[in-house]
Amino acid sequence: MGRGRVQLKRIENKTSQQVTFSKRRSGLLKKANEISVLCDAQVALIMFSTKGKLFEYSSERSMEDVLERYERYTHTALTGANNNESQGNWSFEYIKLTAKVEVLDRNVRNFLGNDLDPLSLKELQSLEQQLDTALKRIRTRKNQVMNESISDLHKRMKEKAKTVTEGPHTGPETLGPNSSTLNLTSPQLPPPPQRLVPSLTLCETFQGRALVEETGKAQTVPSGNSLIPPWMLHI
Amino acid sequence: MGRGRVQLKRIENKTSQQVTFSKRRSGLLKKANEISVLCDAQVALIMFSTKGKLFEYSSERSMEDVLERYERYTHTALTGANNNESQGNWSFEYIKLTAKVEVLDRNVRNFLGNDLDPLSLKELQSLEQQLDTALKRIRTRKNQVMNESISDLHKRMKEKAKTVTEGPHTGPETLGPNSSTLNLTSPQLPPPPQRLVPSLTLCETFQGRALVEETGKAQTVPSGNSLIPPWMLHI
DNA sequence: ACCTATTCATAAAG
DNA sequence: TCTTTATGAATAGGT
Repeated sequence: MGRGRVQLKRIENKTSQQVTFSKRRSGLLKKANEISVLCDAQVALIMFSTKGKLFEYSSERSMEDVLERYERYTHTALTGANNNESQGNWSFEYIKLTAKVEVLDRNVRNFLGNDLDPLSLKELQSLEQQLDTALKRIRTRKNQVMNESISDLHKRMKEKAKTVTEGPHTGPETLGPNSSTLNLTSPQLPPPPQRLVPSLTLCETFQGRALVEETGKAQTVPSGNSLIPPWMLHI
Repeated sequence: MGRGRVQLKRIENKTSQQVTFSKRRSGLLKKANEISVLCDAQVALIMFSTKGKLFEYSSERSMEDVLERYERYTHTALTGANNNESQGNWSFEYIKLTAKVEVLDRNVRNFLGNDLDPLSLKELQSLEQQLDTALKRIRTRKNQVMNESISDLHKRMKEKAKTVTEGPHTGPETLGPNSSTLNLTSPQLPPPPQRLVPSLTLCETFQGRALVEETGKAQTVPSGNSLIPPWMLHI
């Protein structure tokens, strides 16, 4: 790429090596994200520079999830076999748990509409039915919460109006639209988060993220909600 | 690249998604190797396709080295229990897994519309949004499966019609009704199951699948194809 | 960081 | 999957 061919050989010049690393790192992170999004793949990418700085990308949830899945994938049978000596009972329990995690993990992914390919028609229909029911419940609950909140605000406003008749009030107007437009069937949110609810997340950090270190300090960049990492701005 | 721009959006067409995955996978692996060699960087790349196939790359030594370094880097002093395989480590890992299962379990329950009370309004909205998206995907996939099935039936019928034109047929299949009632947007099948799976029995609906590796070296997980081992249901 | 000239990657079609 | 081809992307080398 660029002027002249590139040889697949270590760049000896430290400066140009660093420059190349910087450029290609961005490209790699971008492409990792792209394949993850385009092809609905679970991806983990870890890079250490020569200086020992860490750069990482992971799709969906956290890096830990991907790595754990990787461990499960590669070690599953092994782990079960090699640990039978110390605490046989425990290793058995452990394997059980591991298998359960695998199943639960897959379920969650299916609930998020991913990895649907292996499902049969019947399973898809069942899944659809379940989510449909769940969605109704969730909307019911949501409206309940909203109504509670609104009536609570109403109450406060009345009290406020009494005590502060001549003063400008600051608070309660933000929920006005909601109270008048309770949309039970298809509520729309400003920016579709598309990601797991924090409380639902397995780890403290959630979703595809990029960790970038420039000056030696790591900064996590939330890539899904509101901020887009610089390396993914182009597509 | 290629003809026309690409939208950074999940490719819905299963076939082209797979093709794209295959191509980009190669490209990503190649570039991971290139940056590793050119810039003397330590790189680990892990990719799971939607079908659960694993593709990986790791520079120099082994994947384990990179992952271990990663663990060291991130968990620095947090969890010193990560290094050896003594018994103490085991109980720690077990506890971690247990905690994870609990969280996953809770997620599943929420996805089924249960235990919503502790969730905040914001969390409910996020959950709703996620399920809404998931439902769309599921319906898309369902219709895709149905269409494939139907077109397949069409094909068979034509062939059948040819062969049976001059001779008395022995086993006439009745596939007509289905083909004439192509409902793409909201197909409903005979009896909506209506039975809501209690959170944990979900395992029955979604098959825990065996893990499959690309190179043909296949290793199985305790769970069979469509049945969950009985011992797993009691955790 | 920014700017091109080039090489690369790859979407689409067969 | 593999090949071909037209195009947009990535990027090497300079500034």
